[in-house]
Amino acid sequence: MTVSKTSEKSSEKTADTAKVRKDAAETQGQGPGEALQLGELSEQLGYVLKRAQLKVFENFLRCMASLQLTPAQFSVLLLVEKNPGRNQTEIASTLGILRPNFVAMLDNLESRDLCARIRSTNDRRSHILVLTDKGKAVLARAKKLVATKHEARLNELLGPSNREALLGMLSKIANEF
Amino acid sequence: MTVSKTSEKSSEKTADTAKVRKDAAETQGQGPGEALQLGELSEQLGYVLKRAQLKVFENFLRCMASLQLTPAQFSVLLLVEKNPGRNQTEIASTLGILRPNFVAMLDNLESRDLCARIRSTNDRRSHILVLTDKGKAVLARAKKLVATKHEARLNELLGPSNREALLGMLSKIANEF
DNA sequence: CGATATTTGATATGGTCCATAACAATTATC
DNA sequence: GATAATTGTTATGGACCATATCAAATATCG
Repeated sequence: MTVSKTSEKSSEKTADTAKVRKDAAETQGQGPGEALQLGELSEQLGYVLKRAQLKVFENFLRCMASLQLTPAQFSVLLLVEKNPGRNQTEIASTLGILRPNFVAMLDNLESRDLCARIRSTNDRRSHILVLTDKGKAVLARAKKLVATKHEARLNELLGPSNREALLGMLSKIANEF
Repeated sequence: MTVSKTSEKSSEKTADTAKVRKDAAETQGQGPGEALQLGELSEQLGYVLKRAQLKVFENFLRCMASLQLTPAQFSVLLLVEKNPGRNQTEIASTLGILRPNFVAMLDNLESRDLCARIRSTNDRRSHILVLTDKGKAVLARAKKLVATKHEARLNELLGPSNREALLGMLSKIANEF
């Protein structure tokens, strides 16, 4: 228990808690029995943005259940495929992942034989990242799942032109905010 | 300074890692010295959405630095103000916050005298949530900061009509995805 | 050249957020 | 009145994020 107050007359409280409790006492049970009013919350960009992002990630995970790929893992595979011969620092930083946190992620992908670290001959400190054949195959299947099950849902919900407009505005926010 | 490839013959392939390592060895140093190619990543809704969300939250925190309010705390205050006389479970659940995790959050707000828990007389299990006078004052200032510094930035970046369209699409995703 | 600084991958660690199980007090149900 | 359900709470573990630190390798500079 934290603060359990047996209500009584407010002794000396100046203006704050005492008055509030009185108001609330008079107000108890006023609310409608059901749904709450979101009010200005539904106009707050951050709120709606976060909710939408959660829903999208949730849907992504469902679509990828058979491949067991998270959004972050998918993004790593995509980026490594598009940029072979890069090291961990480069891949991680362009994804906004800190190098220490990238290690376990790669351990996971490498243990599943989806990608491989290769000691660079030029700079023997760095590990070059490459997709394995299995990694390429899995990524190809992942792309199809995303396109047919995930992004398709978006087109169905917003229409292609709106989807494009949405992506454009989000990119603008992500880059210029 | 984009993509300069020193291409050469691709040799033979057997199975997996062995081949991969050989390919990579031949491929080392191919990448341009500079920026990576995002590729299909910039078309992935989840990716762009997450990045935009991070930027928006980051900006929100900067705008609210003087009031020390996080987006989640702001949303709680907004919802409690709009729906006085509700208990913790109701407020938490409409915000997508699990009851256990809501406790510490309220402890924080209550310790700062921004809101108060009041034992309900109808149901002595539940705590009615109310804003204190200080809470109302802080929330009022917070709203002004958000409107003038945060959301204004959006209008400046996208224009009012686009901002409205963006909110609409995000709401649709958040609710119907 | 050699001493020093920098970079790369890695480990350790702490913080925050999110999710589940369990509990006491209270209320609802039968 | 016995049992089930609800409310706030605690404890706990996992996922994600951030910082400090380290050894190995490289770069820099006297």
